[in-house]
Amino acid sequence: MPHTMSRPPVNPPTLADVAERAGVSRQTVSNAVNNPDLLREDTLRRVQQAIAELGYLPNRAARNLRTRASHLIGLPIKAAEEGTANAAMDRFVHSLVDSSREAGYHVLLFSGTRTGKAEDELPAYDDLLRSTAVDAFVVTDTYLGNPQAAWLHQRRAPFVAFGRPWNDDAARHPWVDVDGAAGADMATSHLIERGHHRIAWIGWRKDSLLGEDRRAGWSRAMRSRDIPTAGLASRVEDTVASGKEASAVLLDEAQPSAFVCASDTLAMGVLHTLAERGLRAGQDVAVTGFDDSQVAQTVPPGLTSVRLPLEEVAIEVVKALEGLLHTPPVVTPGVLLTPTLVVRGSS
Amino acid sequence: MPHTMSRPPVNPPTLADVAERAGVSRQTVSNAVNNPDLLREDTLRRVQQAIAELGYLPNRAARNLRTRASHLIGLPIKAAEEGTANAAMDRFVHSLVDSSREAGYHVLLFSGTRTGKAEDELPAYDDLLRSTAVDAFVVTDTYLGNPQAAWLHQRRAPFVAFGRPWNDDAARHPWVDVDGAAGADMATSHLIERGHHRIAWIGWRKDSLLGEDRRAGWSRAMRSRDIPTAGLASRVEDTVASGKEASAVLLDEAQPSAFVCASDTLAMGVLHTLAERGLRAGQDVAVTGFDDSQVAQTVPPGLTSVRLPLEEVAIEVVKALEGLLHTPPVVTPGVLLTPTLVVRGSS
DNA sequence: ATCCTCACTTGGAACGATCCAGAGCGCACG
DNA sequence: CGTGCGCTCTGGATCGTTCCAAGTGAGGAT
Repeated sequence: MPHTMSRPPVNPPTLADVAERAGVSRQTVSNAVNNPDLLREDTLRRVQQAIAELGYLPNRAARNLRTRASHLIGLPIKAAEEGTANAAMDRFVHSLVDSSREAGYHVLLFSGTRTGKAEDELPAYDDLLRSTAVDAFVVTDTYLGNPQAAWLHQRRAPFVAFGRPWNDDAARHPWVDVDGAAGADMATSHLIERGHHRIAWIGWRKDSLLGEDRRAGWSRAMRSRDIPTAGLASRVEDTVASGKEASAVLLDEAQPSAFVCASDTLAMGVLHTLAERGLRAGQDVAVTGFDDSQVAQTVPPGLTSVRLPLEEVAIEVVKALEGLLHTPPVVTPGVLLTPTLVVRGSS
Repeated sequence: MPHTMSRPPVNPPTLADVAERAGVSRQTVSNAVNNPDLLREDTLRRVQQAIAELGYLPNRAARNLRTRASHLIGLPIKAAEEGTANAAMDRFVHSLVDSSREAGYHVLLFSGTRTGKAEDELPAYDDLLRSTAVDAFVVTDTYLGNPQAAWLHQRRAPFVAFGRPWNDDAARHPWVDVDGAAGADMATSHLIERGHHRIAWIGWRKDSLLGEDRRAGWSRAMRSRDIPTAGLASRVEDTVASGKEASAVLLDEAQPSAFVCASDTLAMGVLHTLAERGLRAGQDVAVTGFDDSQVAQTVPPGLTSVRLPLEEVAIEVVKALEGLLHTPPVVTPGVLLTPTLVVRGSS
């Protein structure tokens, strides 16, 4: 009497299965997969057919064990802060996954503890390294004082940074970054071309080197046209509330007709101030942001913003990783990419 | 003559190293790590000390090979659509990484081809399964017609869905979802309490079951108070432009004093219309969104939005995964969570 | 004293791939 | 005709862990 029975899960075919079917040795199948040039043409075809017929795919764990590699790239993720407009990570992660796949790697996400403090992440890096769970890391915050870069270097762990080793001349690791000064310059020049003269800057506190870089772009654009900048700059925390306050103060004290902001978050703060005062963004006062977040894309009337070429960043990061993981390792120099300006209704 | 030489990379300690140091066999060390109860107390201490001294951590690849598991959970990521406000994925991913870590798993990201079509992802799933690169999947789009769920089921691949198997009664996989109707009901009831009567709905096209679920919450809240809904509903694409158009038409033809939207993206469209007509969100017309995206959090004057409990979703998803990967597998029933309403200036 | 049980520990085999050294063979060369 | 070389292909060892079956010794039951 037949009855429904659950099929036992069949183990996937192994190298040995393929070898038997093709009438060759295990090693030959292995070569067919990894070094096809070593095989005679007809043997290769025979093996490939056996592989196709059985639907063979090498077992990752076995390969990893033998080759002492995991073909995984570790990417730490920080909690996206609530109330900010920083959606850049999302786009970058996706690009990185795509680029990695083309290079034969997958991306493994991890986080330290829930605290979010940088030091707390080190044990997580350490565990992944020691258990050979990942081959390399991609790190994203490389300001000085961030222990990760130095720690990884000392550990001789392969890693590529998205972000310059700002003030660490001793850093010898590959990095990829976006020219923030160029971005701010583009935004500022764009506003000047639109006839603005009194253009204010709202950026981050002075200890943010990334912020100072962007700020340099604003002052460069102004100075190259002999436009005074005195009293037009403000440096605050990266929150909407700070942007709101700073812009209110600037409007009262310096009467700017336009704002260039170091982030979309700050730019949103400016929009808050404008809304409160009944000023129309883009018509009464121009505003530009940074990062081209979803916020910039959707807020009325559209926020002009500097867009980071995250797809290219990911490609360069993976290139650098491939160099590091190559034998012998090839340490690529830093790469600096140029952002673009997306003009919308706010300017 | 001494000269700087690069230290050869030292191999991490293995079980055998620990065993030798502790004066026990490999198996005993393995037990100390995986089944401490089996050891006598003093032996356990001795082994643990040796482990600590050497900084031993089990080699992932070897363990994976032997146990036929990878301790990785595969998460497909779709490209975040440009121009929408959907940042939910980001929060969910982070929560999932945290929950997974606590359960001893890591999250592996992958994507199909760059096309973004659902069918194109199947080979990616297949490869990961066949190469035993992941133990299970978390999938996020389970509407009917999406081939993933059925395919995974047929493949006997363990997976948990974030999202109900809407119209597939045959589905027998674990899922976790958020009660969209309850969310829309909360938003609508909130508006009614604020004195609104003519409350419009802007949702997705009728073939979106997720959208119809949320819509049901709106109409339920209205009907339970005998408020007429005729002419107050609109169903469009999930884009800012569609939300803008739909709200303009509704304002002209039905004079609503408030809008309940199926997404923050649509709500942003409403804000566009209000801005164009010189109406103030929250004062002249109320608006609520869905998802509590960064856009909702930052746009002036703040968009009231239904917030999905993604942290809890992640926890439940991991619980269900643990059940599936348990031996014997425990198939948990579906879990439906309730969202919360975050009230901001727009209502 | 012998046997049995129980708690604990052990060595060998296995997971499935790649590394390595060498075998077989055909061919050109001296 | 012997030798050596290059091209293919092979079998055994190995990566580091866990599974499995069996070994050891103390203590109680017979």
